[in-house]
Amino acid sequence: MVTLKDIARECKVSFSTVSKALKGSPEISIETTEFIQKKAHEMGYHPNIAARSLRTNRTYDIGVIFEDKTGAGFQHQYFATIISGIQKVAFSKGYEMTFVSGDSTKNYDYYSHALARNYDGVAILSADFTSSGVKALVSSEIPTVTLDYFYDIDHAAVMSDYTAGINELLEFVIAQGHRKIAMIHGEKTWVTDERIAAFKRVCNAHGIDVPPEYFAEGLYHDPVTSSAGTEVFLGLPDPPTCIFYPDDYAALGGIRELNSHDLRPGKDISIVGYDGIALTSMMIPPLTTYEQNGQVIGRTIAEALIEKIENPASFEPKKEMVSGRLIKGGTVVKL
Amino acid sequence: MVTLKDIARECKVSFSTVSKALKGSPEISIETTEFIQKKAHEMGYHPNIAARSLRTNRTYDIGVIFEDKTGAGFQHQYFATIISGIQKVAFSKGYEMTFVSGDSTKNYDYYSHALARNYDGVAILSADFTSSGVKALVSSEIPTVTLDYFYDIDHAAVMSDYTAGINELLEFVIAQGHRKIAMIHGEKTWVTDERIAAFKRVCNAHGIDVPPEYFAEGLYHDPVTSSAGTEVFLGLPDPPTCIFYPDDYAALGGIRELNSHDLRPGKDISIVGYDGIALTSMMIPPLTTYEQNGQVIGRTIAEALIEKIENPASFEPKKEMVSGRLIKGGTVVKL
DNA sequence: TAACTTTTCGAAAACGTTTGCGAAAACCAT
DNA sequence: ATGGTTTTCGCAAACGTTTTCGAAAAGTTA
Repeated sequence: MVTLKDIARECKVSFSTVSKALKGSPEISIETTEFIQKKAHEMGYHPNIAARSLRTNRTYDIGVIFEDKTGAGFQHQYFATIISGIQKVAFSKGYEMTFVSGDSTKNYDYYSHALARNYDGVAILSADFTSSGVKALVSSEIPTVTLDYFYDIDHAAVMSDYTAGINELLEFVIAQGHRKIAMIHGEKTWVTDERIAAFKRVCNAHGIDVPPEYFAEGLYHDPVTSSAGTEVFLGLPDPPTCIFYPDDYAALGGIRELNSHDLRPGKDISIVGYDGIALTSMMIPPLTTYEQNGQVIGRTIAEALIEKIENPASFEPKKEMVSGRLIKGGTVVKL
Repeated sequence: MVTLKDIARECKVSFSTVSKALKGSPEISIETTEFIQKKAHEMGYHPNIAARSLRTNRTYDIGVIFEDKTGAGFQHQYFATIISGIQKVAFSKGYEMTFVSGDSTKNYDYYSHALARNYDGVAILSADFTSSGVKALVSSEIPTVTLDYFYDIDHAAVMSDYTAGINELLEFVIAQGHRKIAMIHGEKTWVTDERIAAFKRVCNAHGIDVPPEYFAEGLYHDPVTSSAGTEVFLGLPDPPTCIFYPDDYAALGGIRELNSHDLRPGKDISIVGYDGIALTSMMIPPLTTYEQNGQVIGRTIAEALIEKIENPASFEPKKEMVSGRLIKGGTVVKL
């Protein structure tokens, strides 16, 4: 481990001079600066981050909170691409990304954790937003950006535009002549409520009255509950002609159930998913869905966060919506 | 930010006493220890990791190198589950996980990076293993564990048991009566060569001679090249009855191509994939494939790494094989 | 009570960096 | 040459820990 002192000895200057030279301080003459930089590079110098962090209270490290409720880890493409997006812009701006390992069962004290680890900022992707630990962190002086949730306090958030997604899908389905449209939604959360509301709004705008039995609750990303919901719909005296699933994984569970009833999506019945994961585009026929742009969401989060870190004064906390696009696929039949 | 000094003042002892008390040093009497610990907890003390790291050269932080060659990020389920597995055991043992953001195009100096960041150890999942930067890191005194690759030096590695996978799949296919079996493999790497060799070995053991035109090169996780390879096979004067794909994503590309030729996998032709990603199990029929257990691989990596970190003396570097299991699915027809 | 051992704590150095400030050196104009 | 600027650099403190070592206090034995 080569330190400032080593370089100082080699260059016959004081180590504080080296420190300044390495970051191009105007205090140091141009010749010495160049000489020192060259030498430092030769010697393979890299600053000790811990020491710098201790002194400056900066770590160039951004924390990512991702509570893994389902146990499915990072394998959901939605989160995986978001994380990938964050990492890319973080790296390009000289930051690292570390996963904050919380324990969602214990109302984890993320604030103290972030304080101790000295993250320059933290992105909160998935967490128990009702927990005091998370709220304390967001309310604190530590820069944070949340995904798909915001509090009554003024802070930055980026939101996937669920309303736009539901709108586009539903308008498309209705344009194909459907009037009997059912919805399986995920567990009740803020976002779920938004989506249900958007669903009803569009239907009403087209004079479609959705009976309560056309709604079923499942879990996000869970083929089992969506399969169950599908079965319930099929048993109705007046079954729907089109089923909305909360996401593409759930849609796959639905497809399974439909197949066991000898119903082929895109021919005998219509379905739509949500998310636009890679694999459903390879189905025959491809799933009609709404592609969320995780990369863009991730980049947006990271950019907002770093902006907040580096320009706290001029930073304006705002809610940014990022929209996706309709994938028409082939699972909605024209009536 | 409450520090040792704050607690010391509050308890009317020196801050070094606080430090010792907090980690239960026998130097401090039991009463003072308890008093201080209680007080510290009340005041919401969390140690400053940077300061500790500077002093002890420990960070409780493990780096993960994951060069994103394909631009597909973490979205491949194989890596996603591995990362998830690493994170789980890291957290349970008090470590954090941070992504080492390297730039694979520049022969990145991972060693210096790791030195500066002071990782306690680093897991190398995906990297240009031929680069000097990676090799320097592995050769260094910093604990490392590699995935699916090892050098001629003595170090720890965890390997997915590709040979066993190919064996099981192929034995199954041959048992179904197939003799004309073609293989699309990924880009040439160490692992690819292993897999091809295993493929030939099993075939030979059954007296099957695989003609050279039964091999086609594609890219891992790429449906486009596998689709192209499939088309070539179908155009052969004596086309194969079964096609091996390098992974499940590639298999999906193949399925597409087969469908456009009106060939249904599991009826008119046989195919097998590799990886066992969630979605192919939902296909109708489910893909015959070999499920790699990413969770177990991840856990194995993390456990080996932490063992190496905490017991460097007794640690024995070894190559650990973790095998998966055959998923019979329904895409191989009995001849 | 004197001397000796053990327990309990505090002083201080060290980790590698950043940075304010003062001092020396160089330059400039008279 | 003198005085006054300006440039260039070094000194030293500080960040919050851990840990060695020595000193004081307490306990023990004769």
